[in-house]
Amino acid sequence: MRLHLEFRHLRTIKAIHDAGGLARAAELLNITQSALSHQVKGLEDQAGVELFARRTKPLRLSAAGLKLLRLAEKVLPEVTALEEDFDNLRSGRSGRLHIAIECHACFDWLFPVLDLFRRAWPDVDVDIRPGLAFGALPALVREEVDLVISSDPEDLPGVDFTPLFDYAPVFVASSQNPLAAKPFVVAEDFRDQVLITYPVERTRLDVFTELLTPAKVEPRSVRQVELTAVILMLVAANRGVAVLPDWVIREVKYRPDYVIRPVTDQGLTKRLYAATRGEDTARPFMAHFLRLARTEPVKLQRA
Amino acid sequence: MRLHLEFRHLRTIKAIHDAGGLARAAELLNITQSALSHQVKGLEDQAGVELFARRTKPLRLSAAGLKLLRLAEKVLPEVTALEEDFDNLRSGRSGRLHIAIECHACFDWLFPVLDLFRRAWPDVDVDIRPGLAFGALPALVREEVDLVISSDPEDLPGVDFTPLFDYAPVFVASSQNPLAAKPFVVAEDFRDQVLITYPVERTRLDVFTELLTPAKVEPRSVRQVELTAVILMLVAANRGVAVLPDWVIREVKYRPDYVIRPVTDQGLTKRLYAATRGEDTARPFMAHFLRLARTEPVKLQRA
DNA sequence: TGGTGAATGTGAGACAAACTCATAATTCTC
DNA sequence: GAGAATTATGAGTTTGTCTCACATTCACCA
Repeated sequence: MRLHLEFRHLRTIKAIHDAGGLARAAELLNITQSALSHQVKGLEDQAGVELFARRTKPLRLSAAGLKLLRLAEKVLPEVTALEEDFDNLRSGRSGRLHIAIECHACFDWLFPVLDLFRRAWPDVDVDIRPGLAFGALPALVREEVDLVISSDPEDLPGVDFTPLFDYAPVFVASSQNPLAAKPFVVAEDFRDQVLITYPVERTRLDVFTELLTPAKVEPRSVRQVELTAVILMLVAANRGVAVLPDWVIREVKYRPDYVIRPVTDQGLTKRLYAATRGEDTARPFMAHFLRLARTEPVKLQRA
Repeated sequence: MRLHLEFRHLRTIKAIHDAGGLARAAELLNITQSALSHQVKGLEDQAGVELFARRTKPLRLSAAGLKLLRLAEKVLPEVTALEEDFDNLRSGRSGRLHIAIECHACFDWLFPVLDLFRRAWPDVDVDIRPGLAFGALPALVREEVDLVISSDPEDLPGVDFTPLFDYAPVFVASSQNPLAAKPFVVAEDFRDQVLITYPVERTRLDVFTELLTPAKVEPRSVRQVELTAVILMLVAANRGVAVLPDWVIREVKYRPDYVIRPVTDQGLTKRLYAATRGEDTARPFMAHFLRLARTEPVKLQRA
């Protein structure tokens, strides 16, 4: 016969041990002493080992019973912890905020925002999930992530796109670069340049989607670099030019090695969105995060 | 509503995750898909949080569900381990052998015996429990220990006393001591002596129970020393005399500093017993231990 | 976009497990 | 050894879980 252990049994074992007897344990558990007796008997039948010292009158655990007790004392607190966890979830104190970012440069403003957020919601499980930047929205629907930063809102049922803030992709070059003389740059200007970008596909780079691809212009070469700081270093050394969101540039805006120019005479403007599942959008911690992500990057940019 | 979690639910969660869907999970668990659906519904009602991503068709775990899964993957193996443990208990491979010793000097032969035993029964939980030497037999009945070494068999229901071996409490003194001249010692001889004993009550010391108390003789003084080696050292230095079981003396029997004399002209003979609960006595590992404890000390003594 | 098949949800009834009540059988204590 | 306390047992009721049959929903593909 197979042991069919249940939490009830663990609670029983613990109660009998704590109460030091079956009758008292029954009170603890709010059931009759008879029920406990039956239960204990059934459990022993299934376990096939004596769980109690039956010789003594106030029922005591045997060696095997003590093993069960040890299991109970390890496992039951974990269940209680989980219940509290669920309570927090229900009350909105806790939750999961796993973020997928499609825009590679978003780390720059996202970290400060998350810092603020975690201070306000210490029980929310915050994480940034790189690597699924490609299928981020399906992952959102499948509940693998809870928020996607994107600049391309789609009309997906059950998914809300909340506008965060506008930004301008701007041209950055060394002050030594000939293009530094121009008031703004256009697609043709890139034909002779080494373009430095993040190592992601072109469809996710503003400089291609908004400028080069429509104009069918190919830069002299494209060099992929992971870190913003390194890109700027290379640009300063006039090893290439880049187009970066304006918020990235704020720290270096007044350094003489760089020049910053609008892209096209109008300049480009793009809007970032946060995609969330409809049922999550209004949850307190999510609303708070959205508010922070709408306001804080703007403040940072002005600082 | 209170969360009424059961192992069944943990198994369900794990199966749904492993099988990647409710229907397949039902097969794993050998119940109908309908039953699983009901079960999952009930669980979610009680938990008060969404455990599954219901938007997608092959049912998937939500963030909260993943927490349950983590609990399941932590807890279920422990239950399996316990079941194996019980299997071993049933089959007699494992068990508990916690030994209480009433005779303080028994360590000397017990350790070698336990060494042999543990090699034969690696899964048996062996321990020596000092400190409850006083109420050892009640502790045996209460299943706090499983074997008691004693030289005083009592007629307790449910408790077997298995004879182990006979020993002789012998008198040990420095060869400088005047008593070394006598062929044997009697109670009166102790009146002028410093008696060195183990630090236990007199009712558990052969020299008192068998000799001094009946004769109403009080030694000049009694000094209590923990370790056999120290007792012998003090005896060798003629700081006192002692009465020890003969097996203790074997290592020093032929050293010229000591003399060993019988107690009374007849010599004393005592018998050691192992007390076990009746239902344990015949269990294979217990029988093996009893056999070892009957034969090995004798071999040691002769060595 | 509408149809088709796969997957999940629902309701009623069957069944088993667990509980209660009443009472018997122990064992403890004095 | 009597009385009190504790545990065991049996019958009957309740509760919960499962199955069966079918409704519903969703995903996928033409």
